[in-house]
Amino acid sequence: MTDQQDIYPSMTISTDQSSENIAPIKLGDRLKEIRRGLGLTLEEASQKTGLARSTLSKIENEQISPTFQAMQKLTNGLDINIPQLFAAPKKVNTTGRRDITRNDLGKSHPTSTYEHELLATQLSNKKMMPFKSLVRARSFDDYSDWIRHDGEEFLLVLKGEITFFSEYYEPVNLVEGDSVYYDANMGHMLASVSEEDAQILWVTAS
Amino acid sequence: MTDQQDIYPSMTISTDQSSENIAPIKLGDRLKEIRRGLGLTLEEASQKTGLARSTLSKIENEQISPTFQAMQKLTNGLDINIPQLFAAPKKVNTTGRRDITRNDLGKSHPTSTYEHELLATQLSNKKMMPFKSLVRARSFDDYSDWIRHDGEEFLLVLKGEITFFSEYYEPVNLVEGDSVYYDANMGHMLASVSEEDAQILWVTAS
DNA sequence: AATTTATGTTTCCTTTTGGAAACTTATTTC
DNA sequence: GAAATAAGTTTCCAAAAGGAAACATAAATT
Repeated sequence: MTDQQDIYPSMTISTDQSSENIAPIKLGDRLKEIRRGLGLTLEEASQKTGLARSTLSKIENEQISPTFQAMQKLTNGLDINIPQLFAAPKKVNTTGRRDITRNDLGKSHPTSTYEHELLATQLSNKKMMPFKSLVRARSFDDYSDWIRHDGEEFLLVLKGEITFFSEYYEPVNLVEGDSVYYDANMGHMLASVSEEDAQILWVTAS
Repeated sequence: MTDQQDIYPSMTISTDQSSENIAPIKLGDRLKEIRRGLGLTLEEASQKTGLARSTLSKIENEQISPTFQAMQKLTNGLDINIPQLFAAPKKVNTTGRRDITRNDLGKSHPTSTYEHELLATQLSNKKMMPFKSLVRARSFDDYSDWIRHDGEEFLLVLKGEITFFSEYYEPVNLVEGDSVYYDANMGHMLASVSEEDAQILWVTAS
């Protein structure tokens, strides 16, 4: 680790009640809901989608698991988009979630070049993933190739100095307080150019 | 302002070329892409998902149309969400966007309690909104009421000490390096409790 | 280069889906 | 309330999906 030390006892208050991912997505119910919402009978839905009345019935009653093909007919015919179909029933989250991570007490993932510290580990299904990372001095990334992934990334230098490389642009030096926001599917890479380890904060969203 | 000063000429390179396309979802290609991206072989993916190697191969080569059940195994096993699977054909974004904001050169929005500095002002249609804010000493927010809005928020204390108030939880003191992640539709509020101004970084996403 | 090992594809067969029609249950209409 | 009609379910079978193992191809190893 680097410097600043304000270690408190680990503390993590969190309330996660999104009953999420493991949630077996009641596709049938959801579909019925949508069809009904559109005021359609099975027969009408059948005509719009090209799927047999019986098939629709079976899907709604969870008797069969529709193929991707069938689902495309569904979404096209009823003019709904897929995320909508799979979207959780829109719970209104009455009591909000919160997760505090004390300095240096996140979940650590060291590599030869970095020491990533994942913050806010207690909440799942987050829109953002915050990290605090130490970039080892004079390191030049594992340098296999550009890092490239979905989503967008925001990066702020907390301490030290780094060089930020990215496709299509010239490398740029960033010092304490500087920040970058970029599309993460654009190849990117970091290096600590100074003699000391750099510390950065970064947040990804996809 | 507070302290740290490393002012460079303002610099902002950016290229925005988001072209929302409505394309015919090549599920197979998309899946292969994802699997490869995770560095998995068919065998490994098979173990993770519980689907036979042969089945995966056929799906990737568009020889069969997976059932919803199969797709759930896929998304659970590979830890991807469904919209992601169906996400548009992954245009390879040849020129990605990037926006650098030098220390203290963001767009400033002062209020009686805060001094907000919006970072990454050059990109529109961002998933995240990053801010750096100065919280004035002993200020107690404009205190009209809870702040409450859509989305999620991540906050990290850069300097000083603040108290973070939120509905359903006890107030908590945060010092340099501490961070919170919370649902922003849960009422929340900040105060700088120490004698000096505090500086925080926060990022919102909705 | 030949052998071994790993990765991906195809075949063959069982299980499941999807559709037509028969059937049951609700809703109108007379 | 009975008859007629509409809406939804179940049956039956053809067609398609899913899995085990054989097969083919690519990557390592010797």
